Amino acid sequence: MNSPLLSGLNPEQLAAVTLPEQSALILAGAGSGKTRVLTTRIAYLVSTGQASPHNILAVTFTNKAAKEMLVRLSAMLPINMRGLWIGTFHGLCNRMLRAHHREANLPQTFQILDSGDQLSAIKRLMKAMNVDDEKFPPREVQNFISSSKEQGLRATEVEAFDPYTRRKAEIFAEYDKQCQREGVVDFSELLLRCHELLSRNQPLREHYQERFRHILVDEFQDTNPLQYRWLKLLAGKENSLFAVGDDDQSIYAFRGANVGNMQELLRDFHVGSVIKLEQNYRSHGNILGAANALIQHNRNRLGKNLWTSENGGEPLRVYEAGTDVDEAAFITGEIKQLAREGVKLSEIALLYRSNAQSRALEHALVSAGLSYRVYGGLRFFERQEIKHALAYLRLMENNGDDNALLRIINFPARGIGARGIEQLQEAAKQFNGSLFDAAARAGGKATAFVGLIESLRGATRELPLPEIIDHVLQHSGLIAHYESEKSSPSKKREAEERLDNLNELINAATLFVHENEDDSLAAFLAHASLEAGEHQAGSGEDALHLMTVHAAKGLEFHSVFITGLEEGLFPHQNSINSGELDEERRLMYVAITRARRRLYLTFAQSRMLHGQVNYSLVSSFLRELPDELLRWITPRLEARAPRTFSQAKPFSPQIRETALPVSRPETSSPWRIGQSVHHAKFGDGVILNTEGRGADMRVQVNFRKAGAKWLSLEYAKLSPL
DNA sequence: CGCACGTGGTTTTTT
DNA sequence: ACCACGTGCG
Repeated sequence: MNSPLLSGLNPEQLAAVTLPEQSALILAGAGSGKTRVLTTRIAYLVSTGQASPHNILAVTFTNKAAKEMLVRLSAMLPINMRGLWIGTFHGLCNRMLRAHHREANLPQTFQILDSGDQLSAIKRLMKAMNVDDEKFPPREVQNFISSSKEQGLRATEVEAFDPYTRRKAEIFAEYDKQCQREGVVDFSELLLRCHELLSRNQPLREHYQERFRHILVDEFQDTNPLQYRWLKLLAGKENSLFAVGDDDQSIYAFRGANVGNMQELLRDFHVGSVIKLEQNYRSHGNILGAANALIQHNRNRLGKNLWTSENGGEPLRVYEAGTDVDEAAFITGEIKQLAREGVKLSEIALLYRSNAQSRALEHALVSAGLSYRVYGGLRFFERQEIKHALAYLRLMENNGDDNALLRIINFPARGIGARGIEQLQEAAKQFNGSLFDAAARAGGKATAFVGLIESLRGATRELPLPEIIDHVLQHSGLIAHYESEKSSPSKKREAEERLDNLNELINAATLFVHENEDDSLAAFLAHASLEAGEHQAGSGEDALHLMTVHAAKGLEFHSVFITGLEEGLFPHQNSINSGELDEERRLMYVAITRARRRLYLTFAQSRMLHGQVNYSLVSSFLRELPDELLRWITPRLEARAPRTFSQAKPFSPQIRETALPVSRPETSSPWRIGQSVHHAKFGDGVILNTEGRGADMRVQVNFRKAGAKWLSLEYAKLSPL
């Protein structure tokens, strides 16, 4: 076959795209054309007549990825893609559950709880059950419930051998009852419920098995056990599962993803051969060389080595800063230079391990007048005012949604306080009904609130979606509430922003109506729960990208700065403590492979963290990169703050300056905070703290391997580096 | 009922 | 340093 569809594919990509109808695992390295292979495979199946769009199910990790695939597909194929199911696991399960809500024992209007909703539902339940939230932190209970479900376990199936776990299982059971009563499902429930539906209902299962002869899965390394079981169920014995993934980019094990699914797939689906996509089209040889050298320190890899036809390239630039502030200053300087050389700001990314690190960077960028955009952080549909507006809509749609009612029954304030709410809860318990029903019978302010919801529902019954929302915003009192807050000088800005966001909600609804066939309120509410991200205003502007390494997966940039490369930060201390360095290293691997042309690696000797100055050693990951690929940019002496302690020098013991002016007398001793030291038994470390003087002096040292220790200078054999 | 102040807790994140 | 949450007061 010689179609333009297949031209330009390399032999491995071609093999993957044109595989006969059988299950397959495609091991696709970073930048190896993974998305292209997936979309071309679908286009190939359809255009050769092997399958109609109706026979295809494509699963992605994020909504964004699903959207992108759909866009690419419609560019490749002139035919209508209706009938093709593409989406995230959660989106697809939601779709099935809506279609078969009766069989799944759910109300047609069931609502989806996001993590925040879930947490408040758990808190509310625990209060009703009189559970001590000191002994059972709600967050931990939430985790317990979610991760149990993600393993495919119901409350009765959880292994609970100790009283503590047994109690959590009881809460779990009650929580599920509460959700059922209120007609809501949480994220993992979508998957579990859908899995149970398919496994219990044979005709339904066979219907979908006959339909989806081709199942394609992206980011397969990130699937959890329940998702894998769901895929297995749908695939049955006949269908082919085309899984694409990269074990080296598995960075979500911490929330239940199981890389082992890749091995299981090979066994369960009798996959004969794994196709490896190892040619990288993104980065030059030095960047790739560094990535390969790093990841080789990991055990238990499926084995894969990225290569590129473009050898060489410039070396990776390494910068050691005195402080996080210096680090940020260096970065802004380089960005300005890059911009002068014609690199667009939007082609530059600043990556960090944890969100807290963005602050120092942002500060420097603002002073430098560089526009930037922070990804992650608070999402549109998670903003307080949006959640409030949605709660009105949800309650109109489903009176049983106690979560929604509690959020808005007194917002804006209408004189229904904690006391009144308690009474409602008692009444509801009495006759085993919803808070809404209780409020309807209570009389007074509560009943007036019920009247408000009823009248909102009545007035908007025939309206198109954006007008429903507009009406609700106006008549719920939300708009008036924020308008009145504008008169308070301290809240003016905040209120204006919230009003803007509420307006943006109407825009989002308008967009939704244009993009979706099902433009009902119920569909929009599901969309709001399932697609919490993405919706960002002002994306047209040329701006830098700031994000965590996790958020950068799947993206690429001309230039990338990996910042905060310090032991304890990246790799993060928790992963060092728990011995989970491999996942952390994969994270670093993901970070490195985001860069096309230029890569900066920066770290600081001291950093302000949680209001305290921290001193750390350079990240061990930096030491794992081959020397010859790096170019150290030693900071100029005069540019450094007096409290800077070391002269940058790679790898070999660092030379300290003692001649720098110091402000306090005791810091002239070699045992100062921030000083790097060597100990015969514990190895290298940094002084965190000191105590006493002279012969009695004790110092606290943070050792790379052994962690923090107090040592007496009289006995410990410590030498400055 | 609503506001002011105090306390605790801060890896990563999508759905 | 900063934010979210909870308690106690006016």
